[in-house]
Amino acid sequence: MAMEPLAKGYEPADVEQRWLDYWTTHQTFTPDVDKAATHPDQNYSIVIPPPNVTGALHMGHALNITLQDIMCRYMRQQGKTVLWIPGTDHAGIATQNVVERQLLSQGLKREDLGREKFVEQVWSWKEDYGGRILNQIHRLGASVDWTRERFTMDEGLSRAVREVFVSLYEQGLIYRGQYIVNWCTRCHTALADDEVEYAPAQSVLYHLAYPLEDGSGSLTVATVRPETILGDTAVAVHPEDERYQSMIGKNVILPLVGRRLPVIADAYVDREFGTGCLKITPAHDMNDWEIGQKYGLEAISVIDDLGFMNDHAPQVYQGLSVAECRKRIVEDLRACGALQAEEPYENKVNQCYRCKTTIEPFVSEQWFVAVKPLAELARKAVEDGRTTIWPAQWNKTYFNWLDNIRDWCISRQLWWGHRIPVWTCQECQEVLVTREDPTVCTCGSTRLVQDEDVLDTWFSSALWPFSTMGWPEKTKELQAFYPTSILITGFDILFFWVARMMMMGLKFMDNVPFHDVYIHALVRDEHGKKMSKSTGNVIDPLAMIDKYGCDSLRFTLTSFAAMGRDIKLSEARIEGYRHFINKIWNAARFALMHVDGSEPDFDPKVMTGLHHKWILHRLEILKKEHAEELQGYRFNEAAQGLYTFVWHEFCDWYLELIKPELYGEDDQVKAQTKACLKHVLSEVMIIAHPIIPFVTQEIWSSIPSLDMECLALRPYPKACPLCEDMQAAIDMEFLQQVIVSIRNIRAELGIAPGAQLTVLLRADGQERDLLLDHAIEISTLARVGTLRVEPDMDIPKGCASAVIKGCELFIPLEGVVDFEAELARMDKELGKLAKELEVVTKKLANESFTNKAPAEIVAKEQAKAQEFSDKKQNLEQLKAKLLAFLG
RNA sequence: GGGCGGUUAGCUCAGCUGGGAGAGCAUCGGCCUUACAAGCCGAGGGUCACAGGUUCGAUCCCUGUACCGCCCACCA
Repeated sequence: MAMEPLAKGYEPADVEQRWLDYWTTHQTFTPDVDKAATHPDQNYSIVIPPPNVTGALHMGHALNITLQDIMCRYMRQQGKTVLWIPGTDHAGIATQNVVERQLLSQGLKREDLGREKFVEQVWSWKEDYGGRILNQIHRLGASVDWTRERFTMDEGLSRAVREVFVSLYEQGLIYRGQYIVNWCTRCHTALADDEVEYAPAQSVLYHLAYPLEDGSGSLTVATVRPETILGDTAVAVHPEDERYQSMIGKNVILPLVGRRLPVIADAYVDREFGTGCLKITPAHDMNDWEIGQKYGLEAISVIDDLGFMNDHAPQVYQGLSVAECRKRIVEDLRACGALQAEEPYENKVNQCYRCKTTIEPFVSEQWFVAVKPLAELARKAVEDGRTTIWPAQWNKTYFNWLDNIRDWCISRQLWWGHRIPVWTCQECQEVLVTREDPTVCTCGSTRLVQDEDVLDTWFSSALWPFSTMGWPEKTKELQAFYPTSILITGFDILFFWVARMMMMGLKFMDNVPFHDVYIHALVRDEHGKKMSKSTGNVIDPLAMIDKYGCDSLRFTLTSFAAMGRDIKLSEARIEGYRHFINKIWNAARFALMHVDGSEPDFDPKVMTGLHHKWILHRLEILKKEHAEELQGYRFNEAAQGLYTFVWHEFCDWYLELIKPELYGEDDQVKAQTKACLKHVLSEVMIIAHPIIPFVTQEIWSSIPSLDMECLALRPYPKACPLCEDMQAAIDMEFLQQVIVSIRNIRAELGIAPGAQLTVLLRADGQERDLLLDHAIEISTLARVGTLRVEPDMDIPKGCASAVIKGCELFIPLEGVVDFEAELARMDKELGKLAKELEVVTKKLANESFTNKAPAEIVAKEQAKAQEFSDKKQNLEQLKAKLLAFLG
């Protein structure tokens, strides 16, 4: 791209679009897989957590994508061949809902279309709108390989799903069974345990008396769901509960129905709760189901799949909704005297995580994965460190979940998804589970009917790390890039997704799906509340990009991405970091006003100026630390380190220090300065690029005579041992102290900003040389008119003064200022010194400290004590002189 | 009920293996100094929640308490 002078302010919109197009047309982020296959240890790979195809980009995605992009871009700089695969998830229920709503607006239901037409309709919806979220991810600058976009219902991925299902079935790890499942009466499907949410609810706890069959009294049970008594098949008490000993083994009569129910004893019953007496309804309660299994109780379903009372309920209740029935039953129980008490009661009600409809436990035929053996693999891999979870605090949660895992219900009564590859012969009832669709049964019949259900969406996403690379084929991609390097995701899908990928990866690839798992924070609003549409506190990442630029958003998210802590985000923060992006822009603009391509190549050996040595030294440290921080996923520290270097070292000091040279007459000095400036600017652009790719690339392409147009492909700067210079750091700090002291006196004493001061510096030896060498810089940065540096001098009467280690500083004040202010300033300084000296002296007086602490620490404290006490003495003398002068 | 995390400046938070409390924003004072007023220079502000313990030394490690948040769980 053509080099033009940089615009006055950074205008992100145009810049971003230009580079996004560039990366796309050049396929910058498409790796050479053939090359990669030859050296797998030089590769780096990530699979994107596939967003729902119905999704719209939110801040969680923005954070997630930004962090992944930082790692991918950084690893490219480290010379790795990087593959980052993008894609979307077909999101069974969510997508079906969207299309059903669309149909509904035309007055149609999916049943009106029939399955085949409906699924066609969903596909067509996906073609039209399914790319939206990927376009949004694209705008974030994600350096994914767009030539490898995947979708969980792609042909290839569907093949993987089929292979896994059949294989697990053949190994007896997938089975079909009657089971009580979480049933959403609205979505009309079973849900996995973790797809159920709990919401607090104001309920009523009803106490109901069940008379004993022998007339010897009654048992009182407590329930919030009186309509389910119609399905009761037992009453349970605690085996050691004295109150009910005599009743165990007897029968009670179910009110309104008249069924005989056995009184059983089981330790599951909590004696403290309610009456200590529990009605057992195996068909409509998870726990009751287990007790029912244990005691061989009948499970009588009285509620149907739509949430209405079915024909197992007494005639009068049939066809009523659960809510209506509850009302009727309560009335009837009250009428017959069985209702003994009602009390308000706060409990939790189970809801569908998609539509918030109350979940009905429902007995039906479902498909399950026996996950115990898989869970063990998944546990072990983290235990022995084949996969590392960052931060480690999630290990416990992960283990705990795997240890208590129950079989995974994978069938869903939906139309959109991977259809279960199971056929039943209508002739001989043979069940066929095959890799290719069967046309004929072993008995010769062709009357084969496929299972109506589809698989849980998470079944296919569990295969994502290898299905996206072409499994079950043995592809070059798998060879080069599996296991992936890291998975970056939010903790909300640790169970849904991460744990299941671990299981499937270990089972089918015989290797972990990723070496590292980085669990990042949740992005909340500025008050710490979850962002949600209904609360109206959502900050739209795309709106922020439009307003402040993508780099501002990315840098903000990165700055707050401290491990294991939620991010409270507000627009003001993004706006704030835009200032930083603009600062970089302007610094570059300044630099490029002088760097014109005529300067010599940078050579650390010929750099002589202290400020050059210093900034090069700081740059070395930045390079090293920045790399370490990214390797350790300490994104916030990486961002902060960059911020401090660019703003407070490069801009505040270095650029100011080189101005006299740049505006000066010495062409040779000027040339070296430009060379160094260009070098530092270039390396900083590279280092910053993974976090803020756009502004850095734009600046990069304006730097004259660089070796590569595309910054994203430029390697990370090599370490420059020659540039490390501790002495320069120490000397520079000294100079900074001198300058700051002068500025401080100016400000505190209210000296006119325009006034050109006279400053006397008393220093000797090294310090004196240093000061003399940099007289111009000091004068410029502190606005000094006359600067004198001498080993000894008569201290003028009536001056402001400061004591720095190695130097005393005097500013004659005659006619300039009131001396009260100066005295106050000195007192403040003396107070500070006294306090610090006291702390150190006390420490050194403590024998156990001097004896036990490491010698190095003690020496440090001694040096401090010396320094403080010297300074204090010095300053006290100066104060005395000033007082004497004032009379 | 179990588990996890948090409590540091007015606000939002850093502080990685224990050794003189930091940043950004906000506040106050002064500056249009030719890269940047989206800026520059300077200043004020903290019993590091509380109580114990370990240590020469604790914001940091251990125990307990309080409050806040999250996750998991079968109290009808």
